[in-house]
Amino acid sequence: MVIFVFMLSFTEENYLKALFRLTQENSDEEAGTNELAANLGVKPATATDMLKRLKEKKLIDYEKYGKITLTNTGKKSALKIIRKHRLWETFLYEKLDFSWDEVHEVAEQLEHIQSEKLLVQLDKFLGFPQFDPHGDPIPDKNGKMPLLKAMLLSEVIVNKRYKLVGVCNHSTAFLQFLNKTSLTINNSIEVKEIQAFDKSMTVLINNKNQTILSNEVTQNLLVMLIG
Amino acid sequence: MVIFVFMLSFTEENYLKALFRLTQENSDEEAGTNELAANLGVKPATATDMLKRLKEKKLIDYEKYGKITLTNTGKKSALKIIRKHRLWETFLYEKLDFSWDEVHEVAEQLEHIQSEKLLVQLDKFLGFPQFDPHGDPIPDKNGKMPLLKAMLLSEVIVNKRYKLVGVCNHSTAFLQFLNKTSLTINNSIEVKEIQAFDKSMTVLINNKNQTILSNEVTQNLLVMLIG
DNA sequence: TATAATAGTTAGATTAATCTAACAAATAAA
DNA sequence: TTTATTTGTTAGATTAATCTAACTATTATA
Ligand SMILES: [Mn+2]
Ligand SMILES: [Mn+2]
Ligand SMILES: [Mn+2]
Ligand SMILES: [Mn+2]
Repeated sequence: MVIFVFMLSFTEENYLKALFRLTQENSDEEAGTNELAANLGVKPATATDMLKRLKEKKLIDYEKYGKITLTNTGKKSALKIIRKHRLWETFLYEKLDFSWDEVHEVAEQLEHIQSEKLLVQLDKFLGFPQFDPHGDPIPDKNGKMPLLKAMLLSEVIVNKRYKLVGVCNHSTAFLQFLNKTSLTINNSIEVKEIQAFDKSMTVLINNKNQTILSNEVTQNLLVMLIG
Repeated sequence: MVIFVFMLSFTEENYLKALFRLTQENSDEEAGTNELAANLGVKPATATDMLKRLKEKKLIDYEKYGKITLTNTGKKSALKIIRKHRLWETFLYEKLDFSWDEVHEVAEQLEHIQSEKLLVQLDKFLGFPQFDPHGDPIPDKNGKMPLLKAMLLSEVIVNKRYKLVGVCNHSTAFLQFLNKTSLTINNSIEVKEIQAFDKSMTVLINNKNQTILSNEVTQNLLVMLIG
């Protein structure tokens, strides 16, 4: 007879994941009920109910009308789900020829599969990847995130070569635009010119395609110097 | 805006799968409420409720107090779930070094992932397999099952070489026993002697290991002549 | 500080999936 | 053909996850 000491529902996992993201973003490590609800596409009343359950399970610290923080257990659980999500995205991208704008939706489902062995073996099968197809860090089995020392394309200087290592915006529209522009991960980018008035950049991609990128775009691209 | 014409819940899918198995076994293509409930580990009352919903969705034909049959739509849905289940089992076995007694539990979860592209690409990645790690046929995209012309080991004659192509019993205990005996798929089996009184067989496995198998065991092994 | 705006909670209802207990229909046995 | 057994349904309750509408607490602003 197997005893499920700590079995989270699909929904609980999604709340934890959202809370992890929000508490990271807010940097004060706190999140509010309304932003949580908005993030998950539910009404605040619904979120309040769930917060009570997550508190009961000691996954969050939270008092009525107060801010929400994750406990250590909560953080660990969230990181595990993120780990699974990003490993699955990597699998779909590397092994099943998905494009980087297609992987997220399916990974949202796959991240909830419960199997320790699956997680371990998938990681091994993929060669212990450190970053997913969007350049996001994959937490290791202990929840530790690898550090990517990259900068925004919008911050770099002219006439050096960089490679694209990540994106800040994960929307399908943005990713598909990048596909069309040959701006996919690991491709090289050389900044030829920067317009002073709108910060748009003339760039050479992979030594082949020259194009102009708006600041809106360059602010969402993470690059590293080549050399 | 995506319109979900026909979205089945996790639970509905499991009922369909169970109904498919039962209606196949019963060969009169019919199933009863109680056996369905027993099969799914729920109470008959629960099954009755679900039957009403499946009928509403035109997945089954069923009248109060009558027998249950799957409609064509119902059969197609069931076959698709079985296809996914067996492809995932094959993936776990072939790519992630799961043993054949470990794959089923995880495939029970993976079979519910919704993604046409995932299904197509997984099939391609695995090389369009026709049989899963237990020797069970994998329905193709149209729901057609490949035919395996095999016989039971209990029915074969002495001094010919066979290979193991499938098992009739999928229990963990049985599969783990076979592992220990080197009786895994595609291994060769030569019948050296058959005891008349209990039909037990002395067999040589892979030209290496000689052992005795009870009729209980040989009745659950599917083999094909090598030659 | 009084008031308006924002943020969060509670109460009450709904839906899917499950249960138990009681009942009804169909089938088998005497 | 009664009666007993098996099979299946109904009614009423429960739990998780959601909603709307109404309420309360906190924070900002005039
Ligand atoms: Mn993602
Ligand atoms: Mn990602
Ligand atoms: Mn299976
Ligand atoms: Mn199988």
